[in-house]
Order: sequence, then C-alpha cells, then structure tokens
Amino acid sequence: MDESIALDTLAALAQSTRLAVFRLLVSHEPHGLPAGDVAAALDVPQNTLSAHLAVLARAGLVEGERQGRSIVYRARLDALRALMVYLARDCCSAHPELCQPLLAELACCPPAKASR
Amino acid sequence: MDESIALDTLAALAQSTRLAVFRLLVSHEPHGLPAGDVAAALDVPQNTLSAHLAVLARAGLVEGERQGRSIVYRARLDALRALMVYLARDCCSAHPELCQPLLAELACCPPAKASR
DNA sequence: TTCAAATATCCATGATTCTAGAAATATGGA
DNA sequence: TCCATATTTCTAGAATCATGGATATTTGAA
Repeated sequence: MDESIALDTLAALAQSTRLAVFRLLVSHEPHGLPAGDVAAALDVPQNTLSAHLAVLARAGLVEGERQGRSIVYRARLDALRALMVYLARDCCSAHPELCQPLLAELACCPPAKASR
Repeated sequence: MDESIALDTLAALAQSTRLAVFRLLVSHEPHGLPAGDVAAALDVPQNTLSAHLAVLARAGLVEGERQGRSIVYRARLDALRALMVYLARDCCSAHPELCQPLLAELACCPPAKASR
C-alpha cells in the first residue's frame, strides 16, 4: 500500500456514515448486503448512501457486484488489513519494541470476549 | 476508544501533511521534536503546521510540552494502537478467523526487515 | 415493449477544511 | 524593562465534502 491509497482509505473511514456502512458490511460477511438494505438499515437516503458507497469503493474498502436488480456490496477486509499494516510499519520500523504491546492487545481477538 | 474519538483520529491521519508529521514524530521517539523543527523538516509554514499539530493533538495522536522557548511534540503511540484495536475489533468480533492473517502480517515487525 | 424496482449520476446548497498572512502571546536573555 | 525567538491565535479566501432532490440508467417481469 502506498501513501496515497492509505490517505484515501483513512479519509473514507473518517466519516461517521461511512464507518457505519463499513461496519455493517463487515458484520454481513461473507454474504454482503444490497445497497438499498444498507440505506434502510442506516436510515440514510438512497442517493446519499450511494455516494458514500462510491467513496468506500474507490478506496478499495468495499466492492459491489450486480445481482439481479440489486448491487450487493461486500467489505474488503484485505484493505483494512493493509491499512493497519501500513500504519504499524511506521511505528514498528522505528521502534520494533513498540509492536509487542500492540500485538498483545490485538491478540485479544481470537479469544473474542464479546464487545459492545 | 469510542466512535467519535476514532473518527477524530482517522480524520487527523487522513491528510498528507499531518500523516507526515506523525510519521516524523514517531521516528523521533522518545525525544520528540520542537514545532519549528517539524515545520522546517517538512517545509511547511510555521502557522500552517501549528494548525495541523493542533488537530493531531486534539485527536490525542501527539502531545506537546513546553521546553524553554520551544514546544516539543511527541507522538502518542498509544493512540495509534487504540485506533488499530478499535478497527480490528470490528472485523474480529464478527469473524475471529480474519484476525489470524492480520496478526501474521503484523508479526513481521519484530524480525524487522528494514523498510524504506 | 412497457412498467416498476434498484441504483447511480447530476446538480445546487450549506458546511467544513486547508492554507497562510498578520497579529498576539509566552519565554528567556541582555 | 526591552528585545528576539518560538509558537499560537485570528482571519479570510479557496477548495473540498456532505447532503438530498430530480433525473438517468440498468434490470427483470408482465
């Protein structure tokens, strides 16, 4: 991942509706959700949501596939992972020891104590 | 970390000058760097840079401490780590298995094959 | 071919952000 | 006290972004 993609990805997530869209799509992996269902679930006008989906898609965070009349969107977790690796590299390359607590904290995921 | 802080943190990093500032300060941990030095290093007018530092500070990504005439800024890696945990939780809570490749990729840090 | 459903595009408006000049504030030294 | 240094705050113009109404496009069904 190069810097300009990282910036696009960060900007795409730095907006509350879009972050909610991405979260919703992640929770619907791997099936995805039609654009209309996303709009309904988040109570956002369909054209506004379409614009947000376009931003997320341009950043590579989601991907839409036509399926009949609908366009089913899915989260691209690879893109999120790539962003985190990019950010982590900045700190780790300068201070590898700082990665340890980071990894330890992330390692809480597999046990997965329910969140929220 | 709650959502509004996560949004502030993402927005703070989603701007090329600010991302460069943060990166620069990370590379100068744990000593930090005076605001003026940051402005000079990145060739940005000092008041413009001051505004960017303020955004980063409001998001908790940097912290300034007066030291004589200068104000020395330091990166707050805790904030970056908190953001990554927040983002990872979204994907991992729904799909713990997706954390494994993420952790594997991040685990490249300790060996630390030099990057850039 | 005609119609309804699903989504995207066009467009205008209001809000926010980025930028940098000018002025203000804080600090240390003479 | 006076001055130079370091930084922030004030301010305004330009650019970008978010929003949603109206319209266009694509698709499937009758």
